[in-house]
Amino acid sequence: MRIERLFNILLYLLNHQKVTAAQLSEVFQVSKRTIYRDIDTLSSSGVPLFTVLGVNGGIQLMENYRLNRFTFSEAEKNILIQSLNTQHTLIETDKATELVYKINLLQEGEQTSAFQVNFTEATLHRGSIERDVQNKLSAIQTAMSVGEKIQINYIAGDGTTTKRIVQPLELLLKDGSWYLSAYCELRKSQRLFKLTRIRSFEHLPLKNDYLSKDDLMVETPNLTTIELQFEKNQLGKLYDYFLEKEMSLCDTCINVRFKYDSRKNILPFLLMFGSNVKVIAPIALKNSYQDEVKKMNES
DNA sequence: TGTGCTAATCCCAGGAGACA
DNA sequence: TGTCTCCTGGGATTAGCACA
Repeated sequence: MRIERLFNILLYLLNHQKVTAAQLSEVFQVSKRTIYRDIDTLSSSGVPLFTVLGVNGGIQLMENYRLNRFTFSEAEKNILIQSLNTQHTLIETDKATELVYKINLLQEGEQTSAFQVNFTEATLHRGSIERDVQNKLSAIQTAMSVGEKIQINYIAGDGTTTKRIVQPLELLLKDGSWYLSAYCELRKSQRLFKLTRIRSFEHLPLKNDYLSKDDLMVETPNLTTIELQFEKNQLGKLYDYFLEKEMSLCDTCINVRFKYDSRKNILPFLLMFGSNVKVIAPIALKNSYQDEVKKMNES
């Protein structure tokens, strides 16, 4: 009870320039004598309090203590609000909404900074699918916050369904889709799971076998040099994916040379360009790309 | 300089909870 | 059940400051 009052007196002092002992005794429903004892306790605990005698006197905190420890500058508040708004736009959470509300209350005077970064259709999903994804995001965040594992039914790209127990590590918004980076007990390694392909999941009871990030093996990418040739009219689109130094322009085409993790399937990316791309190297990729195109023609 | 206001301090006492 | 500790409150007094 007393500890709680001490803390509340400190908060009260932080929110008021100067208060009298009588005022504090009225607010906290204790005698002035008790308030003086509390002030003495706070002071001996290192809180820089000082009192002013006489008319207009009272108890107040050192200004530096107020500014350095317990307040944010307007610029810092704006950064916090922008960050929270960003998270709230991408992943709807009640907590983020509540925090934005509270920090807005802290802003002095009229708010001048409108939210300057907007996420309109951040993913490629249809609205109804996006709502389903938001529910999964929220459930996974809950699991991560309490250190729970989850059991998922996952449909791989080739259509095979597997039941897996995973330890969620991180949520990623990548190429217009949400992914869960998690340690998979079935594969005994870290894997990426696309949220739209997680068809069902359930929380598992807490155990003591939760691995820290440091305990997990980070897989090193197996980089291969890939050479592609694009039609010149694809230049604008190419800036979405490649660095200027990776592209070289000739009279009729654009050559692109870049490093890519060979364990990842690049064919869907290449097919996005239709007939406007040719695979130059490596030969294995060139052959698989041609096989894929042949299959599409046959179907 | 006197008055009023407020902080600060001292002394005493009572209530509640822990403990032997 | 008695003792101890902690917390609290009340009253009296002192001291500093502002103001008429």
